[in-house]
Amino acid sequence: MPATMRDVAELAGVSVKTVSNVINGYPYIKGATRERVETAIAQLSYEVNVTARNLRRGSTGVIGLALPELSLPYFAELADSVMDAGHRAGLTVVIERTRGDRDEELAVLTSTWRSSTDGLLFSPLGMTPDDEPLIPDGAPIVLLGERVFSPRFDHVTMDNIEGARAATARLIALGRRRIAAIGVHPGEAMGSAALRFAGYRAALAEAGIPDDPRLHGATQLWHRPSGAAAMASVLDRGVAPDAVVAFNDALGLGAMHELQLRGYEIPRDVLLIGFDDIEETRYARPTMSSVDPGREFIADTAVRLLRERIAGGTARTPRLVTAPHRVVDRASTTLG
Amino acid sequence: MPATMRDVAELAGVSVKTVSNVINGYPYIKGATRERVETAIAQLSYEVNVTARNLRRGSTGVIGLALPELSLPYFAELADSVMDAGHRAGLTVVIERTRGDRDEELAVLTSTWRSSTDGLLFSPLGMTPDDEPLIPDGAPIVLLGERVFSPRFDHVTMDNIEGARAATARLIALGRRRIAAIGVHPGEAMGSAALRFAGYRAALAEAGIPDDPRLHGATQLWHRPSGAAAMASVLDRGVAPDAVVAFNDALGLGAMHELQLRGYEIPRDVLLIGFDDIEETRYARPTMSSVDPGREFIADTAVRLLRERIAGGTARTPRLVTAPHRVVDRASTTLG
DNA sequence: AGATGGTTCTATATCGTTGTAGAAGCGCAT
DNA sequence: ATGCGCTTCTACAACGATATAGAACCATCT
Repeated sequence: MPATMRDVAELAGVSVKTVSNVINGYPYIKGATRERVETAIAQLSYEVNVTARNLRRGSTGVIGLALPELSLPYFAELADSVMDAGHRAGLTVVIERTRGDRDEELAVLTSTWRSSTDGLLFSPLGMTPDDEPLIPDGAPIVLLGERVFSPRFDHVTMDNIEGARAATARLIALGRRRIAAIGVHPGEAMGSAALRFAGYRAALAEAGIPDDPRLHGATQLWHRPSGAAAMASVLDRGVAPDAVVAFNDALGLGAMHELQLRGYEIPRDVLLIGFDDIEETRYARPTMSSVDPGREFIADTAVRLLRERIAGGTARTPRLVTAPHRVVDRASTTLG
Repeated sequence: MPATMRDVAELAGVSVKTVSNVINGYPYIKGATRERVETAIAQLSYEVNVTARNLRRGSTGVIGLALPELSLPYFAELADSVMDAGHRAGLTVVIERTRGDRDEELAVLTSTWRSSTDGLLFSPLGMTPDDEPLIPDGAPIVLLGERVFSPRFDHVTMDNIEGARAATARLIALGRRRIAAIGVHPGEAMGSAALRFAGYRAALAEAGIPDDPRLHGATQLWHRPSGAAAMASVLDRGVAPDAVVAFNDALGLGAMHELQLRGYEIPRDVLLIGFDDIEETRYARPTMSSVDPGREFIADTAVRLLRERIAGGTARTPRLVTAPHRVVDRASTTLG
């Protein structure tokens, strides 16, 4: 049986509340009393019962982080960052997986477990704007990723259009004009794919380069093998791209692998830049350039917004924060 | 304000305990009463306060899973499996990262957060057998991975020696004799590296093949780039291996990449098999053979042992469970 | 009629903590 | 000596659920 505050209080010869006060840093306590309590705590190796504290305080100190999958490196790394940010704020982060599936996403939103959580960071993938009314009003929620939903919620995102535009512009500045886009989702209007594609086209337009559909590599998923397949189909069309923008790093790594298999040398023959700036880009051969979406910033901001939302209730008007991105140049876009 | 049991009880005209009984499936309740309670619950959209329940019950329904990093695919996938297994058992799994660092591992073991958790699944990496006395006796713990520590704890592991032996034997059976080992940790005695290396040597010995140190690719980490580097250094020694055993899949993928860059064709010129059977092996080109360590089995068993340990206290003698492994043949070890 | 035993329900204490309200002690100005 | 304000501490009631013990009801058996 672990010791309780009552045990500590008895041993120290004070009231239970005084023990509580010592633990919570209440200022009006005599040094001698504090010491007696502290040695009693040490002697019994007492630890506060977090459950009881939570019940009394009416909060749990736990927030949820709902993600598609941990096996996608970007999400695994985002999870790491959010756990760090939460830790710094004294919060425990519980990861919940949705597999990017609409029904599992809705389940996370409405599960009983929500009530043992103070709030939720939610990165939707399968839900569409039509599903937005299904998100309950009660629990504090901060959305991550694309701004798919109505401005009913706090939201942290990056400027996908501008990021893709900058990445593409970088390739153009290095003299390339036949730039392939890997990861296009034909027909999509709101997701990352559509936004990044829009940025790609904007950069081409600015430079007066015609947009050649043969250079568009469509994929369903954004995994490595899809990147290789999309790259292969672009190459098979015979357009001989001299640069590639991949809409995430996994696609980029797949594309790079395919190019190398076919004897292209990167960066000499083909420049390549990805998106997300995952750890692996730094270990690829050659190291791969990428657009850093400000993962730490996103994690910190999301946790901060959620804490404010938890504290402030639903009164406060929802905010949209756009993380600063940065084009990271590595060997795959370095000439000479 | 969310509704409480008292609200439900008042609306249904019964006692609080009857509401509790309905919720917990207590059998002696008249159909009519149960219905009244259930409609009251629906009407108020009542949900039990898990914190209060936990306080009363003295448990939290939460277990921890301490892992080095989520960005290593094997651990991300293991986390997914453990979360599934926990979910099936009605437990919430909270992931805690240690970065494989001894001090962070010790911190996880002694943190205050332990007390708001029913138990811990712990995959140590940085701690050595010398640190074993530092693991506290109180909390229920099940260790995952190598059997580094004294048999004071429940333990779930795989037969690393036998797995590596079988993988190597498979390559030998296909007629190969110059088999490289990638991921060797010189001087290590207890970890996966040492055990898998022992299995590799056992297979060679059985087949009467001399163990050529030039075929040993040493690495510090078990990431993709280390695999490529170790493969490169083996190749640079001029021994021309005709097969490769990589001690995990990331190493294997790195090795494969290096071999392909140098113009070797897999499996024609070099056979290759990895360890862990991560998702990515199925998407590699060629698809990569691997030793499946029974991830699902490990996850299920670990959760089961932990639940039994939580229920049974410290009385029960610790158990060691070895997961059944399986050699998975894919294109990288398929000839013809 | 009374005892027996199973069903159905309730009042109350309890889990371990924190918030509220206020008591007691002290120094200092009146 | 009285009042005031500051410090230090305490008693007690919550938070919202579950466990215990037992009351009340009903049918059946002696």
